[in-house]
This record gives sequence, structure tokens and C-alpha cells, in this order.
Amino acid sequence: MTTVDGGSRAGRGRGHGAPSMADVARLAGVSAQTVSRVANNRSNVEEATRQRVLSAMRDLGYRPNIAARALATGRFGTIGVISFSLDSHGNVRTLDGIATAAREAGFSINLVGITTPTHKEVNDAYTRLSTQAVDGVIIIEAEALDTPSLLLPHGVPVVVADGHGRQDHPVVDSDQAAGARLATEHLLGLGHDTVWHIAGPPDSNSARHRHAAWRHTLEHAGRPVPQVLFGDWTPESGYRLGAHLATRPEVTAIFAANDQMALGAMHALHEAGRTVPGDVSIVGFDDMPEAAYFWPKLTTIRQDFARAGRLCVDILLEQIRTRTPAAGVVHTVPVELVVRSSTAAPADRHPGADPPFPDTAPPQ
Amino acid sequence: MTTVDGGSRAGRGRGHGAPSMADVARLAGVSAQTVSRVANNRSNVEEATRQRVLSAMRDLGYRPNIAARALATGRFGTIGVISFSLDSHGNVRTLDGIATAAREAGFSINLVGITTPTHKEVNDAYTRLSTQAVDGVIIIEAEALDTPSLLLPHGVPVVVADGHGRQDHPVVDSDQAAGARLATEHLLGLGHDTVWHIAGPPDSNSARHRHAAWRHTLEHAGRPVPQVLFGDWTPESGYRLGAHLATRPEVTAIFAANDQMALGAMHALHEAGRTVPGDVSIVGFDDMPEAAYFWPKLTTIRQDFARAGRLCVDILLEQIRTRTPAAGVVHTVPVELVVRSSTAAPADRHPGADPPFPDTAPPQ
DNA sequence: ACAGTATGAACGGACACTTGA
DNA sequence: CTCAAGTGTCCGTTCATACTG
Repeated sequence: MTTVDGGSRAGRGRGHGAPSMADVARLAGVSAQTVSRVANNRSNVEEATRQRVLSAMRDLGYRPNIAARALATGRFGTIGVISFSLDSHGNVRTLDGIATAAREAGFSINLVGITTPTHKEVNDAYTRLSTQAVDGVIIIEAEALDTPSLLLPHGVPVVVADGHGRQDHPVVDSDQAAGARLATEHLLGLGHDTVWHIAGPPDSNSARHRHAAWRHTLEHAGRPVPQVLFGDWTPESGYRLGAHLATRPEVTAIFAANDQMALGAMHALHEAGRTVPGDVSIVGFDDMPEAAYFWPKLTTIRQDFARAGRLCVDILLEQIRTRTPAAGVVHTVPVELVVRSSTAAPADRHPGADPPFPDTAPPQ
Repeated sequence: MTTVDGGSRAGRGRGHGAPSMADVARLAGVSAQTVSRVANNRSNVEEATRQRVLSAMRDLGYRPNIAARALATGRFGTIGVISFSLDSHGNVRTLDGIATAAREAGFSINLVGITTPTHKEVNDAYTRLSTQAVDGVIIIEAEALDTPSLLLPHGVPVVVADGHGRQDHPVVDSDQAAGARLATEHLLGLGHDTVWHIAGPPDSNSARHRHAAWRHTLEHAGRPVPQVLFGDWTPESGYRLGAHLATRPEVTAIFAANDQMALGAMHALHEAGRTVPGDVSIVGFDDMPEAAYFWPKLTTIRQDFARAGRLCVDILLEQIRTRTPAAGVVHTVPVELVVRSSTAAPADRHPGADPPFPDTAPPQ
């Protein structure tokens, strides 16, 4: 019997000697059960006892061991988040919204980043998470997930954020279609004959939705549908595609699937000597904080990422509480057109009119 | 006696009947201990037995319960990250780097976001994390933490990323001073008499370092040190401050403490009819992906966030492995000046010279 | 003696019961 | 019979040790 000091801590090399309930109980002169009651705010503890326990906790610097708690209760107080690349503005804002909402609900976030949306990576991530370490999972930007049903083994609640393909799970998504329609109609309403589209990558669900809605709006209005251009969300791709569009004089209006590509496209337009919105109007998507300070200020579709993130958490928590894996319903978050200075009527429609954007400053 | 099917699962309402080692052992006809060996890749298991166990795991969809494992081993395979607002580009990039490095090392990330860097919030966050649920903690952008030592109770290893004040813990930080010096000297080298500075918020350590280095560089060069302007990292604050600077004709060179404020400032300059870099040169900090597509392309200081994130993880993991809470050393990540089109010699110094930025495109 | 395998504590906490006023 | 506090056993793993062929 290798007698250790104090006789308390066993010989097993547990690193830091974090105090346990038993330690608190000993110091307070009560049973461990009573300590547990105090820790969980139960009613049936006398006030004097509670105070004694609380001060013992303080003295020892006691912190509950959540691994033990999780083992005993089967709940973790943690939400797993699988996110494809934190490069995209939208994903980051959504994550932020999720983190905030989760914290308010007393949950923490277990983040698993993914660089490429291959099935292997997603499966690995999900496996990590499904190791019973989380109470539920939120998948952000589930691009290219053609077999999401394969992912979820044992009834771990799932919510998919931003970009819905099939609907095996509840989905929270901005109203992509409305946004694209708003953007396209805004441009059409300004007098443009048609609208060109710089789309996001074809394997992105949000990109697909925006693309489809743009096309439908054009068709519905009886306008010609120009060839789509596919970017990859980066400013660089917007620049490259914008440079191409700049060579075609018939292009007077562009709807870019996000603000970053819109920025790149505007840059290319400027370089080619085509003014915005004088020669070409452009609308973005997202309304990132920088958009209002682009030159010119970008007209765009504002997404409420914070609200989307919060909604994800609410729906997930509801599933967790009721232990009922909800079915595939799409929860739509409204979207808003923000008109700024990158859009105007086409030049030939208002020969003498003042340009809507002050031309006091010709930066060069 | 509410007879349950199979008679296995006990009455205590454990949610999903996740299979345990015992279940696997039963199916494979071995002991739970053997299953544990297989799960942990131990050597002393016969190949045939191992295969039998593995296929039993597959059949049952067995996943180890990491709460139980953590309870038994005292390790969690998780790194806690406390991050102030995911608004800032740098914080997000650093988080991304951390997440990537952690994943490669087989660790997951427990993210705790914080909206305001008050002590209360930080303490809450740290308390959450120190609940023995993480093996170590990384604090990103530890602004305004004047008493960080109070934060860490029981020898949980800590690394502070981006922005070091005092040094109670290892710190990983970009070479802020070198960056600010590079920016200032670049502008001075172009022939500007002095350089104005749009700083980050005074409670930010990185902002303070950039500010101080800018001042020293100016003093060292024997130049007048203009009044600093404090922003809050947002494009909006850059715009506001830029509008003020635009009214002063003596301002020919500005160093903004981040790219977003530089963007806002450029916008204000344009609106005031002052060209960039014709009338005023401007340098940013960060090199966010958009910076190369601002108008004009932004000269800036590039930070290697991915590398910083990786370094944080490496240092933290080393502490975890050796169980030795490292002391306060600052690990510096080099920084790089990226010269683009927002900087040039002052106008009066090169009366006939070509403007360095093509003035083919006067966007209006 | 050696290879594997079975056994019985912990780990820290929660909960269903039981006991004492 | 109500309310405070205590007892016992389990949650799923790991590890030290005892055991088997």
C-alpha cells in the first residue's frame, strides 16, 4: 500500500492536482452528494450548508470536471461546428453568430475546420465530432455534399447552415433566391437591357441558388440570358472575370455573387477605363463591412449572418432538448438590397444626367 | 419491472444507445481490455483478434466515448481558444491557422468568443475553459488585459497570440515594430517629410506597438511627429479620420494600422478630391486578400497569420507534452512590406514624372 | 519464462434511493 | 409526511496486476 501524502491522491500520475468534489466535501464537512447539489443549484440544501460548501469551493479553487459530468449525464454542453474554410466572409460571420448564441445558451463550440470539402475530410471531421463529444453538429457551407445522409451515424442532431442542397436535416439559409432576384431586378429597373453574372463556384449551393434565381429573373422579364462566368469567391477571380467582361462593350450591368468578386471586377473595370457606375453598374452580395468603402461604394445584398447563426443554434438546441432529430425544413433568413453608388442607369439612357456618384475625386 | 428489450440497457435514461467497449467485446468474444488495446493501437494483440474486434466495432458503429477517456487519462485532446471578436481580419486568419495546426496534431478546438474585452468576459471564458475541458488555452488578441496573471488558476498551459503586453506566458506575435518601421521608412524613403498615423484602439497591444514603432522611426529620422489619430480598426473609423486628414494640405503620407482603416481613409481622400497616391500616399497593415484589389492597390505590411497560428499550437503542445508551463518569451513572426500602388513620391518632388499608378481609369 | 488475456480498481460526478429529524 | 443530507452503484475508459495456456 504505497502510502501517499495526505492519503488522498492516488499514485496514478494525474497531472495537476485539481480538487474534486470529495475534497470540497471533506473541507466543508459534508458529503459529496451535497457538494453536487450546491454545484447544480438544487433547492434542497440549507442556506448555511450551501454557504459552507461555496466557501470551501472558493478556498480550493474547485472547478467541476466536465468530462466526468458528461460521462455521468451523457450531455456535453458543446456544439460541434464543421466549417469549410474561414476564408469566406459569410462563413466567418455565421460562425461568429453561432458562437455568440451558443455562449448565451451556455454551450461551447467545438470547431473543426476543413480546407477542402472532400467527403473524406468531412467524414473525418464528423467522426471526430460524433465521438460523443458534442450534443449536436452544425455544418456551415455544406458545399458539394452530395451524400450528407452518410455522415450522421447515431442520431446526433444536425443543422446545416448556408447553402442547402438536399434536405435531410434542418437547413438555415439566407434567402438566396430573393437576394439574387432583388439584385437583378434593381439593375433591370435602372434601365439595363440585361445583367451579367459572376457566379460562385459550381459546387457551392449558395452559388447555385443565386445563379438560378438570376437566370429565372431574367427569363421572367423576357431578357436575354448572357453566358455565366464562374469565379471562386476570391477578389482575384472577380478581377480575372471582370477583365474579360470589360472587353465587351455590351456589358453594362453585372451581378457578382459576393462582394469580394465584385471588388475584383470593379478593379478590372477601372483598369480597362470603364467607369462604375458610369459605364457599368455592379451589385455584390453579402454587404461585408468594407463594401460601403469600396470605390465606388458597393450596392449589394445584405445578409443577416448573426441572425442565421442564432437560428442555427436555436433549432439545434431544440432538437437536443426534445431528443427529436428534426426533419429537413429550410428556415429562410430574409435578405435586403442596399443601394449605394455602384449602380446607375445605363449611360445611353440619360445622356445629360448628372452621374449619381460625385465625380469630385478621380483617384488615379 | 419494465422489461426492456435485450435486457442490456439499464433503465437510466441515457439518450442514444451508443455501443460501448463492452458491447464490442461481447460481439467479438473478447474482453473489454482487448478492445481497449485495439482502440489504442497497442502491440500486444494477435492480428486475428484485432481484426475480429475491428469488424465488431464496424458492425456496431462503435465510437470511443472521449468523455470517459478524458476522465480516465486526464487529457482531452482539445485546445481552448479565446478570441476577441471575429470581426478583425487578423484574428480570423490566426484562428484559421490554429485550427489547421491543431487538427493536424489530432487536437480539436474549443472556441469561446468574446464581444467585449472586459475582465468579466475574459474571466468567464477562461473559467469555462479551465473546467478541465481543455489541455491548454490560446488567447487571441489579448487586448486590454492588464491582469492576465489572475486568469490562469491551475497550471493550464497558455499561449497568447497577437498583441503582447506583459509576458506572463509565451507570446506569439508578428513583428509589429518591424512592420511599422518598414511602412514608415518606405514612405520617408519616397521623399515625404513625415508620415501621419491612423492607429488602432489604444487598448490594443498590437496597435500600441505599431504606434510606438512609427513614432520611434520618425524621431530616429529626425522628422516631426504629427498628432496620432485613433481608430477602432473599422473602415468606418478610417473614413472618419481620413476625412479629417484630407482637409490638411500638409498631409502627404499616411500609415494606417490596418488595411480596413486604410480603405476607409482612401475613400475619404477620394471624396475630398485628393488623389492616392498623387496627393497622398498610404500604407496599410495585414495584407488582407482584398487589399490588392482596392483602388488603388494598397501598399501594405503582410502578416503571416497562418504561421503565427501554427506556432501558437506548437508551443502550446510542447507545454502540454512536457507538462512544463513555459515562461514569458515572445516568439516573433516576420513581416513583409508589399509595395503596390497606393504609395509614391510626393507630388512636388517629381514635377514631371509619370504617376506610378496607371491613370487610364478615372472611376467616378 | 513468455505471449496474450482477463480482472478490478480508480477517474469525478449525477442520480435513485434511503435515512434522520 | 416533508425536507435536508447521506449511501451506493454506474457512466465508459485506462491502467496495473493477476492470470492462463
